[in-house]
Amino acid sequence: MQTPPDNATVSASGEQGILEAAEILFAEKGFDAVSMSAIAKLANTSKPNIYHHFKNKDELYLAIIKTAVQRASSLLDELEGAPGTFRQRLARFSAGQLDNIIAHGRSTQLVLREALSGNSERARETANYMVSEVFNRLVAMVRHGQENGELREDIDPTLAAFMIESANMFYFQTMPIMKNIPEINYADDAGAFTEGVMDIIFNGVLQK
Amino acid sequence: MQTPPDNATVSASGEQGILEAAEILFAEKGFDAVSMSAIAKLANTSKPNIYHHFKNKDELYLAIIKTAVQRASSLLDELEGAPGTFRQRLARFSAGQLDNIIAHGRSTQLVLREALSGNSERARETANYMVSEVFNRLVAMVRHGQENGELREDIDPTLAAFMIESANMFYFQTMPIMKNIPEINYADDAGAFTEGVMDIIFNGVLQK
DNA sequence: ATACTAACCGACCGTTCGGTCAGTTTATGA
DNA sequence: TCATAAACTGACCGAACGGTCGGTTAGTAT
Repeated sequence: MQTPPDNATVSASGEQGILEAAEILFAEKGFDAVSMSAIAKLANTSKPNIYHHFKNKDELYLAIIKTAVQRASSLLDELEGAPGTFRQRLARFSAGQLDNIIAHGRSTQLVLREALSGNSERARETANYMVSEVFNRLVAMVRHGQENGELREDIDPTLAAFMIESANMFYFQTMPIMKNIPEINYADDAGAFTEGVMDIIFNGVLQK
Repeated sequence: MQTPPDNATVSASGEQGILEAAEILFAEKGFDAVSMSAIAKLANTSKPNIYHHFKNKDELYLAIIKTAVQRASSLLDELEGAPGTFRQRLARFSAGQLDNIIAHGRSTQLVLREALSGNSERARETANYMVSEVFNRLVAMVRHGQENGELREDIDPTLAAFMIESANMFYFQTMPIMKNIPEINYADDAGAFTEGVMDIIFNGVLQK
């Protein structure tokens, strides 16, 4: 893998620099396609020094995943406590989560790839935890709206929550593809996307 | 990677056996984590014989992706020509596509991973083509319903199509995770899932 | 200055990687 | 039956892998 380092660079030094470099490379190419030498090079250090800070490649990978999950988790706490009507809160939670995963695109891609990879016991549990946590909070919000009588009684709250999360996650995953489809005009505007999604979720597409 | 072969076995022999084995392993572990020796072992042949049939590892990988995309593409043709009302046809297209990607889970995972990987020029264009094709057909159907006056004029047809495809794709991606969440009772029932999704897409979740 | 430790490195290890070579077996068709 | 080509193989190649070795530097407390 003699691919040129990247457009990205590492600012910090020491252990933090290693973590940064590893996050960049793992997110970009995946676990197996990244060598410890490549990480050392991008971090401006030596391979043995990485092993001074981390037991092995798996542990370095796990450290990055855990950091990403924790950050996402604490940001969800903030979002959930917001005020407003039920509909506003649900829409803002969805929009905030989407902004968050886009802003931290590298770690999101890392966690998502691990959660959805279908194999490797490496860090799947940790990654699954994040996906499930977003999902559970969405379900709770939808269920709450249902109890308040704002939502139809005959819909499955987990299904509505699933549709919101799937829209957000698939939006994030397909952003590079969407930008090549000219008729899509929300590829660069996550706010407009969420607004449209919530409109359809709330009101449906049928003519009244 | 001395992981035991798998529960899967290869039935065919010769070139077809190599393709089968490679598809199994690539889908399970991804390109970089699969060695040519492992493929040879699972295909009950030798490594040089793989190179007799395929120029190199990349070409073998590309051959599998192309086969998968072609099969999916021809199945979409069938689905699109179905009769019925607009709503029936849209629901059946969505359900059929979901059944299809679940039935061919291995190749779907392969194509999806390639399309969403965010790197590697290996086969991304081919994989993107499949994602875009499903999307374009959905957009055309939604737009048709809009022209017939069955759908609201103020919704973006690409957005409705995106939500349907995202629900299907994310359903496929998260099936293993969903089975661990007890409150989800459509994890094993793609038909019920599609029905619920289309209900929400058409009618929304709000109390009338 | 001394002693101790964390941070760091060049050189190297055994193993496996993608890929090749020189040759053998198997099927085909005249 | 015999030539020809396709299918197939064991042994091997240089390169790169994850990881370790012995040793050096830099900071810090006494």
